[in-house]
Amino acid sequence: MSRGIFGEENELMVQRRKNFEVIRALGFDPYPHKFDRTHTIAEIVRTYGRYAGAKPPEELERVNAELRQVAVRIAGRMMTTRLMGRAAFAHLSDGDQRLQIYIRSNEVSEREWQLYNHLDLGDFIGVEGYLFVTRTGELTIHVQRLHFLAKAFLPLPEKWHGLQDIEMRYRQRYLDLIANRASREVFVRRAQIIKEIRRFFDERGYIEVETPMLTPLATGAAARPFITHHNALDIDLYARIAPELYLKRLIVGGFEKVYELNRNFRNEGISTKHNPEFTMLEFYEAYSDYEDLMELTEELLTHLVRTICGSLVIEYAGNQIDFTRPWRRLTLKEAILLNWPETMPTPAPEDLDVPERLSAWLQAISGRCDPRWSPAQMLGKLFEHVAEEKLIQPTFVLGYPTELSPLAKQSEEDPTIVHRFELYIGGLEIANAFCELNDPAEQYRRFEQQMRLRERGDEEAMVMDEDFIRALGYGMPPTAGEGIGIDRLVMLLTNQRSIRDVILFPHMRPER
RNA sequence: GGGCCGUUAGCUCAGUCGGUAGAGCAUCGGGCUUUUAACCCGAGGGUCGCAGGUUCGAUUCCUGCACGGCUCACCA
Repeated sequence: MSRGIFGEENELMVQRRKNFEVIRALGFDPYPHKFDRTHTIAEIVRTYGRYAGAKPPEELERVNAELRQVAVRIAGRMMTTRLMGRAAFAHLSDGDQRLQIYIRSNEVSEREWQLYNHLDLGDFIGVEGYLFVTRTGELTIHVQRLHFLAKAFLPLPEKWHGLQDIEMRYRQRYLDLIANRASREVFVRRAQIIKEIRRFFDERGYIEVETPMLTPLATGAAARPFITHHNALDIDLYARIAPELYLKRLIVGGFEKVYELNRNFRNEGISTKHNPEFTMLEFYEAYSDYEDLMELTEELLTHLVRTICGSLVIEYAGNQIDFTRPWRRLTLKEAILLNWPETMPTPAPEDLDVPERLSAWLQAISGRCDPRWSPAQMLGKLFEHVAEEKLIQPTFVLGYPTELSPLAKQSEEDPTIVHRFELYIGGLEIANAFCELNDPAEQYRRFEQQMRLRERGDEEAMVMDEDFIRALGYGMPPTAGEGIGIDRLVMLLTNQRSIRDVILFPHMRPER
């Protein structure tokens, strides 16, 4: 072993470097600038894949007479090779699909044959030749010219088992993508989901906007922010925790339907459901209420599930989830009572209004109850511990306490609760929506109440945003708004248990 | 941050009731012009995560640390 630019070099790497020098000595440009292709490998598979399949000799002869006319020039990474003396088979990958090539020493130049013999798995090559189907029925390119395109100095993961090491899959996602097709498919599907979401809102007259990621105040959600510093202005800035208050300013400004699909940042724990930066869809619609958003959410998600998964029933974490509308609606209290632990007697509904009982249950169920928590906070915690993970089928949860919803409009009948819902699917919180509070005086009082919580030590309580109050002062029409956690939605639609499996480069502690 | 579990060849994994380790793929040499986890013959490759401790002897037992996974707490 010796030190090199890749760290410790083992014999495999030394051998690859030797091969590279041989290829260079053969006169091949070690790093050519471009390679013109007639097809991608995926295009060849799509166009000519129907010729594949084992056939009787005379039919094979006929098919190959036809295919021989198809001259192709393709490129890819060499994934496997089977050298048999003076001929060889290999598989090339364009990332999406694989295609076999067949090369014979007497049908290429000696220099090209030498090149082939000094290639390593992982190298990029280009080939020119014609199509044929082998005796075993595999569509293959019969190579006439071979080109060297780029070197893989480091050995690839094993061809059969792929890359299993979870840490390496996250840290070196490029290796995961090369070795594990399933991983690639998750991210292709993620891109489809995001594209469909944009199409869905664009078609309904929404406009997509971009609001600041670096903000002077971290508002719009209850979370701790990342702090940075702007040198020229000499001010601290916060990575946004939510775009909410900016989007409502745009409603004030006369954009009646807006959405933003982008990253939020929260300086909190990492788990299978949390990444410090995560993708959030937020959308706001003037003159609508949260009932309309429940309709819209059902429409959006059933459209996505049908388009992406091909069925309204999908499997997630061992459960069948049925998206057939309409979805169940429960109040927060109903959700708690319906999912009450079997080991404890179910309380009467009015018991959930008794603070002493709430704290006793919370202590018993979660093992922790902070005396500073208000009854509303305790109710929220109780829901999280008792009900959340059991809400497998799509469920709208309603009846949230006003105190837990400082930006939402109160119910006309009961000002202690707000017109808000959260959507739970597969035990995951997917969406949060409400009628937007547009009374500046009430909003001011809510901010004041949040600041009192903050003074009591609640670091996640919201801060006062005076410009937002001023914006509301110019008048905001009745509006409903919603946020949807895209990473979790992608988890659901790709059947992944960990948010890290749907984020290309999840955050990790640095290697040492 | 707490608890539990993991870290052995480039990769995927065995294994050692404490006596310094094996397989498959990959690599190297030889054979092979329709193979496909190609095949046949031969070979090399490891400070068993790091640092201490116990021991005649530690990859194995103990402690600490690092990184990761699950989980609890915080949160979406």
